[in-house]
Amino acid sequence: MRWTGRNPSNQRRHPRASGHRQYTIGRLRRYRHAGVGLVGSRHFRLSPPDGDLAQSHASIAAERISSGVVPIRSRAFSANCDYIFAIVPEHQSVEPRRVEAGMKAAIKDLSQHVGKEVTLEGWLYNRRDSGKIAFLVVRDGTGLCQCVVAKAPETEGFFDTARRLGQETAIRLTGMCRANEKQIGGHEVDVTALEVVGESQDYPITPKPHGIDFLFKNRHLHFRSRRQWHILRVRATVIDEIRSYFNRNGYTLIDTPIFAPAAGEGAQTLFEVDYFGEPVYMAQTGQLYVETACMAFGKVYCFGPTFRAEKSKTRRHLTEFWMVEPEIAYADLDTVVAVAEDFVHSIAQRVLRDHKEDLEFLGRDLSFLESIQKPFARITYDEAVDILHGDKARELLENDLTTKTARIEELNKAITEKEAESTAQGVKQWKKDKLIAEVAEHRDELADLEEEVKNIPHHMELAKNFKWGKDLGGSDETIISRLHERPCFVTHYPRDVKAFYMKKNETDDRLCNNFDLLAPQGYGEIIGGSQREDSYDELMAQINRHELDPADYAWYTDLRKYGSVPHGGFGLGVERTIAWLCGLKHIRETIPFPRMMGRFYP
RNA sequence: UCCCCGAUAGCUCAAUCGGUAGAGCGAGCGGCUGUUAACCGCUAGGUUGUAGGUUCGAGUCCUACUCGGGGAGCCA
Repeated sequence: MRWTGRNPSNQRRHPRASGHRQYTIGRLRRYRHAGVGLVGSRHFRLSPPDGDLAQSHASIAAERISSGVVPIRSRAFSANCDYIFAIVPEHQSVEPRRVEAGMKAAIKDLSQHVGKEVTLEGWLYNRRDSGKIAFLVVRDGTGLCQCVVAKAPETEGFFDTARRLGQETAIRLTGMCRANEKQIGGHEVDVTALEVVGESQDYPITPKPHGIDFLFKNRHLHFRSRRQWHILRVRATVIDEIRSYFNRNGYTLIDTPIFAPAAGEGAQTLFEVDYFGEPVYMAQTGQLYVETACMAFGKVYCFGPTFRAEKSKTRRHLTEFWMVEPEIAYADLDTVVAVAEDFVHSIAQRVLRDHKEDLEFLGRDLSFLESIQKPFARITYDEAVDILHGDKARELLENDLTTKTARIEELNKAITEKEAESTAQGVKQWKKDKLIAEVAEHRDELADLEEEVKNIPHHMELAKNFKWGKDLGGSDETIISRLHERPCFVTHYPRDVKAFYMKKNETDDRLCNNFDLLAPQGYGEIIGGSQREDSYDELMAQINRHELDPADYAWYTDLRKYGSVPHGGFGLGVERTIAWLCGLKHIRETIPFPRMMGRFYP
């Protein structure tokens, strides 16, 4: 049986008859016809097929290849430049040492295993190899660890496999754990046994830059990446703190329906669903329902996804997002504001306590988060209007214009210089890559800045011409929040721009007892809340004024007939809160599978 | 609903005035025993979003559409 190499020169490098070694056939889907395969790292073609044995081997190879059984373990021997190639059934092949000796360890716990043998189960995050040493960066869901496979007698069974593993291959490995400050996670494992649990080829998300469209089309894989992993860990903690805050403070969880018969506040932004021939709506809020429950349990909260059909394509919007809504009986506006303040403070403290490393990875300034202390700022709507009309708002925007324009010039200069440098002769490739990456970053920043600078005059106009009685717009909120170091409550908005259920102010009936909480640094509104109208007559008047059908709200107005009490609550947007705490530019990174206008895959 | 920007190799992007579509990464092959988005050499990879138009000639100009990004309004 005679096998010839694809390239004659390769033949000479093939092992001699004196020794034999194990090879793995890989990349088989590209070689689905008989007699062609990849042995070790070389292509081989049967030429010509001679003898029954060869035929049989070739057909076994073809069958294995076409049935996609990978990897096929095989042995090759050489004799006088003829290659005798034998397919060894997989169960008879020389297996690497079984991975079972070491103690199973999570990467985050490796500090407890220094000097001991451990077994890691995870996925290959990245690989670098030299001729006789391979570095496998392994990800196990708890952290990253570089594992070293050196070419040595004890690694002979899997060294070649190790240095060819595709990104995200599922692997189980055993080795000695060492402390190594230089490495990611502070540890390193010298591999003595390695097992491929699940193959991975052509993983789409490489360790190079990708566009957001591509990444979110691959969202199901995307959150294996470090940045997303860090963010979603913070999300899990934020959600845990939300639940435990209310649970430890005497609130009862009440789940509210997602199919709702009528609008909470207005029908224009709801998703309509065909419910056995009747139109129902995806819940925009659970508030009206938790109001009923707070009359039964005193302090309650609901927590779940909520849906808005707003046709907004901005970095602050999702069509499906999570909101927590506490509701408290025997509470006025001040009480509710105090709860919101304590609640947000406790979320921030918890994240700061448990996620320093995640926040540092995300580049979040910890001192900023440490400064989120009580009391938060409190202003009224009237004061907000004065701020918008005042010198401070104007100066803020003028300063923005100056500093941002300066930064744009700086970036343009840097881009020109770096482009020139990267195309100059004699520049090393890695240096070029670095420069090109920096230029791309500058361009992103530049595009953002140009958009912002373009909008500044418009925002100045909006602020200057802001009329009492309007709701605060996005840019107005940004101005107010940026003029405060801490989160800022804005209370007592004009009733006419707010929802029908908000409590009329006792001393000025143009106002209602409501509040928004604006996160600093321009992150905008993360909470909206209010004291609720508890007077039956007043509520009915509001329902009529908003041209709502009283029949739809009969169950809700009943509350004001049977033992009505002052009460109130608020809704906190989970994703906006996470974006703020993590310092993210876009809300879509804060949820595992974002739903946005025009995007619902995967 | 309105305004601005974009769509070129699997990915990120080039392509001068309208004149033969390129690079890096990824993939495949070879080399390299301490790499850190490793590196070095070679190979393959294209209906330039779709449809039409102008032109001797269109990635480039024009029209419409589709999809994506950002913003306004609206909102958490």
